[in-house]
Amino acid sequence: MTSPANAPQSPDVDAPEADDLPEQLRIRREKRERLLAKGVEAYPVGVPVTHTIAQVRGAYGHLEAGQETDDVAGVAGRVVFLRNTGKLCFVTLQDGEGNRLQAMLSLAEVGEESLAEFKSDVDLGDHLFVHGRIGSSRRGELSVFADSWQIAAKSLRPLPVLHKGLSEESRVRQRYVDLIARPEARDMVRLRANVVRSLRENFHRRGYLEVETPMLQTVASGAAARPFQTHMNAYDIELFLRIAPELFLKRAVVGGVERVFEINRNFRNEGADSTHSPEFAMVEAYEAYGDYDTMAALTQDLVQTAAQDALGTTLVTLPDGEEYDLGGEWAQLTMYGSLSESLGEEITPQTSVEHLLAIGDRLGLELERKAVSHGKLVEELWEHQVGDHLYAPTFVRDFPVETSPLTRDHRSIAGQVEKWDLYVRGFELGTAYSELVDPVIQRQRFEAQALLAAAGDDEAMRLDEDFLTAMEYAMPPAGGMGMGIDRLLMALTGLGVRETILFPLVKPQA
RNA sequence: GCGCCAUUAGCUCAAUUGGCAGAGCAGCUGACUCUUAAUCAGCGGGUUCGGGGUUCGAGUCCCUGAUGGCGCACCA
Repeated sequence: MTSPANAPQSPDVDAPEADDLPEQLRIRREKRERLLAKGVEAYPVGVPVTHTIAQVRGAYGHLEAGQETDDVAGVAGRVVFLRNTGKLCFVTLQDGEGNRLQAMLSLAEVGEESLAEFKSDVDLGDHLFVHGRIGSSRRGELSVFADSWQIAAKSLRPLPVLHKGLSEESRVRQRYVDLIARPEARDMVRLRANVVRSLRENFHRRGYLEVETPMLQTVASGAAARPFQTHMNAYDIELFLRIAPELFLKRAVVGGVERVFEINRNFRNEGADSTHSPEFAMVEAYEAYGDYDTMAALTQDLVQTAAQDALGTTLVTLPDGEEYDLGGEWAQLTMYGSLSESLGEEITPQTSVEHLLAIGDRLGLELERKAVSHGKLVEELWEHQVGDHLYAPTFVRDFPVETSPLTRDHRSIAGQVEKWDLYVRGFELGTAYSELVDPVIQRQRFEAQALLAAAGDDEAMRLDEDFLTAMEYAMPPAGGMGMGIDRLLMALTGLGVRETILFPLVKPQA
């Protein structure tokens, strides 16, 4: 037997046949063998569950201490606590949402042999089925008074300590264990699902259609980023994982899908840190006859409704106890205006590269010297002076033209484009444009990017000839927006990206 | 990519100046019919991240590699 080449790296040394296994793993494997030898299934095809743990809690939670019923239930869950007082055993079962229910196994009800087997065969972490009457213990704990029990699935590995956190690394490498052990991990899965559902439903209410555009592309364009590269055997061609869905969604708008959105992943072959993941989920949306103001109103509503739907409030409480509000009308400022104000001198699209470099030097910034442009310098200065400090949700409007090749020129200010970035808690949550739809100017913008690429900028946007052909059939005026799903979760919880992603990419250990 | 810090039992973590590698939980054996992180008695469990070096002696010091965290750089 060979294992698949892409099998995840095991967390420790553990070829199942090895006899130098850690004690606890060896013992659990022996218990499984013992069960099978007795003719007991360690992994039965099913167990006769009649109630979920939540159903029992809901229907019998009112019972007073010592009160018993004649109602009978079969429940199953993962064993998270075991207490043995001799002729009476207590076991706490946990379901996937973290709901818990106690079962009591007494000598009087299950008999000597069954109780002894329970003590020797059942471990923390096993899935266990118990059947019996429902009642409350003398101490008032809702319980199943078992008349029979059965292992539903034997765990071969011990659970981590449930009262302390897992190390940050274990959480990410073994999320399945994290989900068993940490309520916060379970909450994040549900929070994320609720946020995504809220976004979808909001778009559907507005008459948007959801589409899926290619992940594998012959040209990865639509953003300034380095792509992952791969190879397709059948056609013997190089392919790229997409860095943005933008150019395909615009093709859809050209074809008449006039309100369109996509929630899907992008892949960028760049650094990873607490705000960047190489694969990240994003929503992009385009609305014909809208502009960047339309998209600002849309985005504010998407975020505020998602917060209401998923958290029940727009008031976000961070892990450190700090609170901030996503509600109300969000602040707006302009990039040039706010930068000018912070520097105490007027910066305009006409400000020279040399002067911007001088300002950077004066501020002690290490600015990139090769392939510099007015636009890049303005954005860099702005991020340092303003962006990093924006905490409350803020739209930053009107960007330099060089760094925004897919955005139309500002309707009244020369050298600027109609684009905003949404900043929350110091990072960029989303962006939107009044879309550039003039195919001739679009081609010129791509050609300017090609010159940057030739000058050594390996993130310059690639020219997509088929996209330009589509644009030549005329795309209606439109607004477009994009927002990071992971980043939205970060804004709602104050956690890092890797905590918002169920199974983030982790480097193999060996 | 650069710098700093970390990596020790299944899990979470200690270990003084370089001097016999420890605790809690978990595990094993036993006791206990109302516990709830049960309790009590006893017992096991280690490639101290890998490789090299210094030293009579290395978890500890030096070099090197791996992984993680943080900062910087890069990155919408």
